[in-house]
Amino acid sequence: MRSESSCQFETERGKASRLTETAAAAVMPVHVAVGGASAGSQVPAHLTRIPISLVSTDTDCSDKTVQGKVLHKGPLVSLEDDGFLLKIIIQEEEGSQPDSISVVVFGGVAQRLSEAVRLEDVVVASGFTVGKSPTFHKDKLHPCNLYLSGDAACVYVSRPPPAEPKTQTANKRSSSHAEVPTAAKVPKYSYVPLSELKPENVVNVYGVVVFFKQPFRTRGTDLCSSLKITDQSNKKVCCTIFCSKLEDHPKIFQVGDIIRMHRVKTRLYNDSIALVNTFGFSAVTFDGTVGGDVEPRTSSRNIHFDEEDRRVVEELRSWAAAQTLLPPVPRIPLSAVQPKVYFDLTCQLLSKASIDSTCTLLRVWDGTRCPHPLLKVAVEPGISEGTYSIAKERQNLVANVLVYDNHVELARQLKPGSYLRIYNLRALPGASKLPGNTGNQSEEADCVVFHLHGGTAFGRGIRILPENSPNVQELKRITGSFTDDDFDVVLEQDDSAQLEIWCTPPESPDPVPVDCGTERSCSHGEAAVTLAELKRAGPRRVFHVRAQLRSYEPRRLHQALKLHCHKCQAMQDVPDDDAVAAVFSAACGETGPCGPTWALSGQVDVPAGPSGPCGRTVTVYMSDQLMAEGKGKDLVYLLGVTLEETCRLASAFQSIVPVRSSGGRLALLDPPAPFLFRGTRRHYGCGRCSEAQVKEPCVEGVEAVDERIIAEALGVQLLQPRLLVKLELQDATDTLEVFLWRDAESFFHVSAEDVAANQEAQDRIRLVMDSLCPPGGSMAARPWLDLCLTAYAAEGRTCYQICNTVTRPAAAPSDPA
DNA sequence: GATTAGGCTTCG
Repeated sequence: MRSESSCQFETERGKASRLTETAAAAVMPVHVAVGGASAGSQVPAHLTRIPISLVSTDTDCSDKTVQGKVLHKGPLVSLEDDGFLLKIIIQEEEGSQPDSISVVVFGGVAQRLSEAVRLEDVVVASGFTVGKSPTFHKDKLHPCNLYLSGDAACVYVSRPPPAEPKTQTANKRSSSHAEVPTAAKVPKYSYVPLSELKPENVVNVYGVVVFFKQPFRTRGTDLCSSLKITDQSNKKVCCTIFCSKLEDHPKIFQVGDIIRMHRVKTRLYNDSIALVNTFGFSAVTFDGTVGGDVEPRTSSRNIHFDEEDRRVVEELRSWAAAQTLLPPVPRIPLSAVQPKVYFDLTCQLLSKASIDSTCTLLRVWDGTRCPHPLLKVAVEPGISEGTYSIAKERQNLVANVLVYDNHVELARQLKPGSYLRIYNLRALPGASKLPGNTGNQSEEADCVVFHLHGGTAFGRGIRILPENSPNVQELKRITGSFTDDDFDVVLEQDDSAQLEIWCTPPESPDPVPVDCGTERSCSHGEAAVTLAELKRAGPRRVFHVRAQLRSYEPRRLHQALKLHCHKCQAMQDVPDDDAVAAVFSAACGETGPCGPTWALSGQVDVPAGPSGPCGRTVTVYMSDQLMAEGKGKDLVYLLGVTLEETCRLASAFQSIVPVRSSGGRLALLDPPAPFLFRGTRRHYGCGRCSEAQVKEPCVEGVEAVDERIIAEALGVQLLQPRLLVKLELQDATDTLEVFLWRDAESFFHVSAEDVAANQEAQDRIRLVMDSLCPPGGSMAARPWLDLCLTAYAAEGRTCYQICNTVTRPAAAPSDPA
């Protein structure tokens, strides 16, 4: 059965690996035939097939097979014992309910099947066992699962030949499937009238679209299509489709389109039946025009569509045409636009430009002339994609569409030249609200500009129309009547020579003087580049940019303070008080007898605090040498103190090293406790690089006993406080993530040590950030920043940090010094 | 086998 000729892999990769595949097939019980050979033809003759509907835990599985088309393929899961698991769902094409079942495959078969099988393949499984489906109560798929593991497990895979492009008529379908015995019988899909839907069923339905939203991004992982359909039963049903891929969503262009959906689940929501897609979901749509071609719109390569379907579509078309259920289609040309109306515009995209992160400008036309002057939105040539020149008297053919918020993501992907339908576009009169348009108000007062507001209400959105759609054909006919003299479209290139209608964008740095929040202090001769240019530039060390601050992290600015080890370059957060207090508490119990020979011990009273115990006495050690010099209080070692007590005693001594007793000797507290307290400042050691031991510091000839001398004496690698802020920059062309690190202190005019010790210094950082990025303020309110960026490689990618840049007095609070 | 949204205009 496993002949060379049955393994006809058609892809290049397949050809290259044919030998390996064939060799693998000899040991792995997964058999693949591509290009029309049926799975059944490979199966040994002694095996008999049973329908999926008859599979139960009582089934005698020996010498039995189950066959079905792959509706779903899960990920290959690695199991703890080095094995693999793969779950697929197969559907029997001509079966009665329940006709689908989950097949769970283990081991090497799972691994190989995962490589070999694709959606829509037909598989035959043998050597399985039957178990209860743990998810049947939820998915209603089948009460049982099939399990394949061990030597007996075997899967035969066959792949239908690639679908013919474009129309797949019933005739073509049956001929291409003729070799596959199981598919030669016409698959029967039954469609439930919308009035007969009952909750919690998986069904197939037909309907006329009466409302729809183009797929929009959800908060979850998918895009969501929302639609409402109706049929001759006059029942209206809401449908929600979740798919991660845009192409899997129904291709709905307008109200009145006909939709067919397979495998949608009925649910009760707000006392009405609603539909949601479920495993194996597919949708096909048709234009709703009576008498028009019945051309299925789908990205699925393999659909069932026959004369019966054609009849259903035509019946729905005629029925809908006789109803008044469809709202008047608000699709009007530019020539019919009135200010303030919402409408759908079918147009061609000529060029586009990103205005800021929440707004993209689309320049479009539909070949008709708007009766109102069309507002010219200012854009500099460098940021526009696709440009054109146009005779002055024809300028009223080009409409400026400002696309906001959630629609920007899709607008970014649009290519000039493509045909679009923009849904729920609004014509807005006047231009006074547009940023940067400082022109003659009276001249602009009569102007019209188009807004696609944020959100998806009323189906607001954009759809790319296929070239063969009737609306696009019509559009091409109109726009094609213009000669090059009238309208010279130059796509996908930038031509700054054709500048007469372009001017400066509101957020473009160059000609508009705006207050700048920072200045560079470097002597590089670099010219400023846009963020897009920076990203395109090859490896370079230094860039100068002009940008605004879009956002930053951490928002809680005290978290910008880090502890950095010079030796191992490790960086850590400043430990929080709870963690530190816990180490102190644990050390309080370790106060056994110990007496370093170089120190005198004594007792000290802890001053009363707001909450702590009053009048407690703790042991203190002082260096002989320091005492001899009259500097005994400059450095003390405190045994068995809490964090709170240490803080209270910090005003009595210059330096405090908290200690514990360990095996008759003094020892430092473990990280994350600071090893040293000096006034309000705490000093920490690197856990990795320190070899701490409690010793007497050598202070001969030393003027002041500071943290460095103490750290050195104790074998502690001192952690330095540093500031680290991540900023997201933005200009008209792009955004860029940069760090403030090396030069953060000069940028903020503050030292990290001060930030660690006092509130005033922390407030200064807050003030600077608030001036660069005012809370609640719009981008327009934010100052432009002149920045010097240096590029460096980290973790295999290029990172950027702000260097040689300081905030200007306008942005920074005045320096009291 | 989770979650998403659950129509219902607008900051610009």
